[in-house]
Amino acid sequence: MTNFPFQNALSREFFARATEKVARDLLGAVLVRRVGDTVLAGRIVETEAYLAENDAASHSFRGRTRRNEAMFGEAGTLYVYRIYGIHFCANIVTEEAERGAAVLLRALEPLAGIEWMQKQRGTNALQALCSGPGKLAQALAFSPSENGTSFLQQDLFLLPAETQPEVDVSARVGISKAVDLPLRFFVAGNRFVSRGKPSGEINARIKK
DNA sequence: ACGGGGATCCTCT
DNA sequence: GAGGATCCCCGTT
Repeated sequence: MTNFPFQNALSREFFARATEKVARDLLGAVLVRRVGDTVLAGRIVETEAYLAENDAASHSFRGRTRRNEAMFGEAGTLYVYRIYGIHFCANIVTEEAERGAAVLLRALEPLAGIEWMQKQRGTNALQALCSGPGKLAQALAFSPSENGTSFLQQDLFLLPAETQPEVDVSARVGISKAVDLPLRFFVAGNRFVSRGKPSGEINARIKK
């Protein structure tokens, strides 16, 4: 089992940048979470940016409410919300506090704590563990009780990408507004990326 | 492979 | 009272 040293963790400055950049740079980073004695880890392969301005699909678009409160916190804050009455989704807050911007974590390649994730998910199929935001939240047991906590602590942090993967861009999935913004980022050709269908037509590959 | 529908509930209008 | 930043199952190609 690999070691996941907290002293190498991404710091607040990493998250306190333009949301699109954070979303893109998070690809390849390793999410580490400790639940009791169990270490869970996965490599981020898919993200979406939700902006502070001019983004009608963002929860912050109509201002601060009780639900989206955490989205206006410090960079590196965990924002969890319930979706479709059934699932939860986990985000990392970006930019300066009070801005209302975040990156939705959409898919991971499982690296550690796989048996624990399998139990959480009720399936053994590696590809089905974290290949979508609801699945990811269930596999890692993200729930509203963690809403507002931080990705800058020993029980929950990120390790930088060892190499920058080739990145594809598309419209975001499952939205009905701002469908033409190219704000979904994923590792080209990676099999742990979700099967979600982008809500708009835009598609591109980022040049190195 | 792809597509439609059901599950289920909290927040905001 | 409507409508989601979704998932899974079952149907049809």
